[in-house]
Amino acid sequence: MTSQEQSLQQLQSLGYRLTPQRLLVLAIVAGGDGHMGVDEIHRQARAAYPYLDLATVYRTLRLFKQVGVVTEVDIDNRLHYELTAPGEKHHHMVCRACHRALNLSPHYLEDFRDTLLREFDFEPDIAHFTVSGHCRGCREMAAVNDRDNNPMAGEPADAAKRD
Amino acid sequence: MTSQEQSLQQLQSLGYRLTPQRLLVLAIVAGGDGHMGVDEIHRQARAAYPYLDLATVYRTLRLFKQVGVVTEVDIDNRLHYELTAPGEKHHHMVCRACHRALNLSPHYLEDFRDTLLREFDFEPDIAHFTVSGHCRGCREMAAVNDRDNNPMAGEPADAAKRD
DNA sequence: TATGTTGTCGCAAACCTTTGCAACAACTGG
DNA sequence: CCAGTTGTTGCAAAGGTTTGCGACAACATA
Repeated sequence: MTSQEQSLQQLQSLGYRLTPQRLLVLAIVAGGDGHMGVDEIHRQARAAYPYLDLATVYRTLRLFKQVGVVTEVDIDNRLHYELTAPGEKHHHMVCRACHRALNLSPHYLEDFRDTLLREFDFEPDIAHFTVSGHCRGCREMAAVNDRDNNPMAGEPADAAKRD
Repeated sequence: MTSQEQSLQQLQSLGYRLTPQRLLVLAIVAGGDGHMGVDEIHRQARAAYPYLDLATVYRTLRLFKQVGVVTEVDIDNRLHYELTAPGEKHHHMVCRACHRALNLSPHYLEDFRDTLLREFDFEPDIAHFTVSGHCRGCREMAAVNDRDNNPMAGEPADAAKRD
């Protein structure tokens, strides 16, 4: 049985129901290449089942995330989802300038997690973890074009921008 | 000169302007005890200057965050802000169950930051860093009452909930 | 102080996401 | 296979946050 079928069976064993909507959303996320925006998932879903509501897509993805079927990535303040690949899980580094998401092996977070747990009894929600920052390329390009860190509509023209 | 005055001067030196609205928002955040919700900041601000728009509060806080005057904390999907205390900076651990925010010394993140920088040329946005998870108390109470991880309106009644 | 430049404000509307609710449908037990 | 239970859906509306835009105001310069 495939990992998707396992996921569905797990859903059911938790008391959730298998509905056409959920099957559809799962199939689309599984078919997509990497993290997909909610709107794109919705668009593709509606092609197969026009009545499917956006709210249902959100609810479904949130459920899938909760049971571990998908991984949520916040890219530029929009939610994106990808199938959680069992055995090759990874977290994400999202560049605030170019909005690209890089994968990050869980290995890099284990120490951090252990420390928080040991020192504070705090269990970080590592499973859906995203670090935002600036990737190599955008750091080289320096502060130019970093639209996302500019809170104002118009911005000071001559001032050196930091960040 | 106080650290707030320094902040304001820095704003100005970056080409941003000192407006009554900004002074007001800064004073309120400085006067509050710890992280304040945007609505509360807005409410207090309007007491002094009734015309101040919510959008201006958002814009102002975003600007303050950008120049490092305030620290942003996402608590239960709402933005909160606190004055960035120079010399005693800290990050936050936010419990997804009780929504309390615990402070976290930057020390715990330095290694992580250095690793990402060295291995991936990725500069994480550590300055405004928040880890979500479950605090000691809520972990002891186990899965009961964890309203925030329940994506559905009605939920399976008898099933064991994970997370 | 008068004038120009351009950053900022208030307003309204848009945006993404969540939620209340009544109708509906998936599962259970008979 | 039927009926009951209750999880789920679609819809509409709300919620928090961002943005477009014209009017306005802060700063610089003379």
